[in-house]
Amino acid sequence: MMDDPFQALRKMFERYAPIPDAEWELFRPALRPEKIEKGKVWIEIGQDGDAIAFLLKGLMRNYYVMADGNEYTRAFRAAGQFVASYSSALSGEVSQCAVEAVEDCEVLTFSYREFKRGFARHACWERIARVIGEEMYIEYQKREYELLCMDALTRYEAFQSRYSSLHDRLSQSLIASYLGITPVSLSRLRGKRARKDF
Amino acid sequence: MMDDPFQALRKMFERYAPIPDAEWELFRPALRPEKIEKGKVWIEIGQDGDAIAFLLKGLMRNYYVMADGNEYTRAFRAAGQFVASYSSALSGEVSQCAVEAVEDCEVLTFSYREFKRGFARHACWERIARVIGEEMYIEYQKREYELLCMDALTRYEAFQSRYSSLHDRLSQSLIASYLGITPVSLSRLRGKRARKDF
DNA sequence: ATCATTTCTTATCCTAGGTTAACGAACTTT
DNA sequence: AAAGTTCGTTAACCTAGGATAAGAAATGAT
Repeated sequence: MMDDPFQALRKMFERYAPIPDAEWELFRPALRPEKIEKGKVWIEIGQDGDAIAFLLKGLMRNYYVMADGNEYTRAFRAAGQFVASYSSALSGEVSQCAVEAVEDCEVLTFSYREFKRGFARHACWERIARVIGEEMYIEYQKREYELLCMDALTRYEAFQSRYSSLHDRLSQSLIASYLGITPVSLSRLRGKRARKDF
Repeated sequence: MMDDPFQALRKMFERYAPIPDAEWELFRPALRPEKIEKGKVWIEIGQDGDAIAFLLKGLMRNYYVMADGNEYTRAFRAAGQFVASYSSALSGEVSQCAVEAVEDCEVLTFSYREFKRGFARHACWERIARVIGEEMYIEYQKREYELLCMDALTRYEAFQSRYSSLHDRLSQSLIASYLGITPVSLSRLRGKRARKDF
């Protein structure tokens, strides 16, 4: 039962506040298990971004697509984390960023509109939403710091420590798109550092 | 009474959830009016960042200081907004960023630790904290987008539309520190654009 | 008004990173 | 095994923006 996906999500939520069984039973039907295959764009730019996914397996990313086709990755998400166009879910506006599966994924999805209904019923839901929001804020503030204050090489090193377990699951062009540089440039950085290291 | 500072703050909070009078009376003693003079560092790097200020008058900024003395501004805040080292207040860790007064300021300060006590008493407080957190998240996500995807000139234009009213109250080196470039470089951008606009 | 201080501009030179292209290594597909 | 793919590397060249320094403009102090 430890690997019942519904239980995994409940456990995740309950890191922030206990959920009474009655409340859980009310929320549970809102959950939909889904498989998302590698390469599939789960949330498209300009579409509704109300859906939130809890990742059970696989790897996903949030990214922007520029007019010239260039992509910039906001974040990677692995099993045990939430995936969403969070700003879009919060604001109700269409999504500015896309979300796609980097590997074959299994997720549990639900609607944030649906989730918010709980706020009026029981305090646990608002508590959970608040703390998750705060954690996301802290995460993106670190990211903002990196982008504002660090050069590409330092950002790469920060990436390696933050996402150390993901490093080998990602292609260099994906890593480059996260760092805000080109794959060519990342390759150069790697070469430069390898030469320095000995 | 419209310009009673306490009322101004209450009104601000009540944009998110109504606060019963009894709750307000419990919270009010936590508020401390303060004057912060221009140039004064209100929150220092490495110090406790639990304090939150509601700006009644003046202008403040959040910023990072690099080892070489270089500064990068995260955000500017004007009257009617909250000022804090928000991540630090949320996490309880010491502040990574400094906060200073860009102009002479009048504020109403309170402790986030104190504020959080309300969560256990009445749902309005958690609602307020959640929505303010969400708004901050959305703001910083826009900022992250700008830093990740835009070049300096485009960021400058974005700055001008976002902070149009503040543009003339800020020195160029402060604006440059917000854009993540040097004052010299900003001057060059301005010159270049002026020549284009003729 | 004068001198001093800070702030902005402009010029020169330099470095990080973008662009393009050519090449090699590791896969698929047949 | 051969011929495409896709990816990472390397090199040549280019551009945005950093560093430094020297003027010009604005602001303040006496």
